[in-house]
Amino acid sequence: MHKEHTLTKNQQIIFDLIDKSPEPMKAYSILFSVQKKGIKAPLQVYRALDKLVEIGKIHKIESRNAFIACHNSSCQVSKATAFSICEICEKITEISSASLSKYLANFKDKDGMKYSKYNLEFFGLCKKCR
Amino acid sequence: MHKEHTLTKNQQIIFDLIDKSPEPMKAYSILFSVQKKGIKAPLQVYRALDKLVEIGKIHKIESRNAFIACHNSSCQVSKATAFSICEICEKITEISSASLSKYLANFKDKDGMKYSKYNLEFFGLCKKCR
DNA sequence: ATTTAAATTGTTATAATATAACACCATGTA
DNA sequence: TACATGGTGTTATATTATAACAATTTAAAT
Repeated sequence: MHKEHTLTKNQQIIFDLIDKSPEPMKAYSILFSVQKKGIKAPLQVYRALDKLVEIGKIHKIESRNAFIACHNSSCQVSKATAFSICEICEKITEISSASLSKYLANFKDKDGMKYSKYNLEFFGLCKKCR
Repeated sequence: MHKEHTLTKNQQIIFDLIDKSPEPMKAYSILFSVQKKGIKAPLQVYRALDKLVEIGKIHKIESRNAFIACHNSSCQVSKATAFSICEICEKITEISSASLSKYLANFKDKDGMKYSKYNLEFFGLCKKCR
C-alpha cells in the first residue's frame, strides 16, 4: 500500500482533478482547470505534481508529458510503472501484471546490475481502434 | 539490420554529432553545435531528429528529452527500446538483452493484447556511482 | 529531357512544457 | 523561544517543440 501522506490543499485539489479525469492530464490543462480554485501559476501546479509523483499517487506518462492517477494498490508501484498507449485514440491504461512486474524487478543487465526503478510504455492499437 | 536510408545533409550532420557524442544530446545543444554548419533554426534540428528516430538511427530518451545513437544491430530496435539510466551521473546506455526483448515482444496484457512497440527505461546507480 | 510527386529545406513566429529566485507562512519539535 | 522543514504565492525566464508558408531538391515516370 501507499504510505499515507496527508495532502496539502493544492496537492489535494490537483490530485482530485487527475483522479476524476478519464484520461491523463497535462500540466497546463490542469492549471486551467484549477484557476477557479485559486491556483494561478504553473509552478504551483508543477510543485504539486512533483510531490504527487514522488509519493506515488500519480504517475507521469513520459512520452506524453501527462499525468495519471495510480489505481494500483500493490507496493512500490511508483517505482515500477507500465502503461499501454493506443497510438490512435491515445487511450492510456496502467498495466497491472504480476508476472511483468516480477520479471522487470528481477531483471539484471549484462553487468549484473539490478535497477531500483523502471518505466515501461507499450504502444499499439486498443480494441476499439483495431 | 536497419533498412539503409541515404541521409540528407542535415540528417547526416546531426546524426554524426549524436553518434560521436559520449552521452545523449538535447535538441538545443545539438542546435548550438551545428550552427557553424549552417543549421540555424530549431525546426531544422527537430525535423532531422524526427526522421532519424523514425528510421531507427537514433532513439529518444523520453524521461530526459535527449537523443542517443542506436548501436544495436538487431532488427526492429527502433520499435523496441530499453535503456539504463544512472540517477546520479546520468550515464545512459542502451540495453541489449535477447531475453528481455523476447519477453516484452511477446507480452500480452489481460485482454490478450499484444503491442507493436515499447520503450523501457530502467533507473538506478551505475557501477561508479555506487 | 520534362514533368510531376514527394521529401526536404529555410524562415519567422509562436506554442507548450518546465524551472529559477525570492519573500513569506505554517507546522512541528527540541 | 528558536529553528528546521516544507509549503505557498509571485514574477520572470528557461527549455522544449510545433505551425505555417514559400522555395528548393530529389527521384522516378513519362
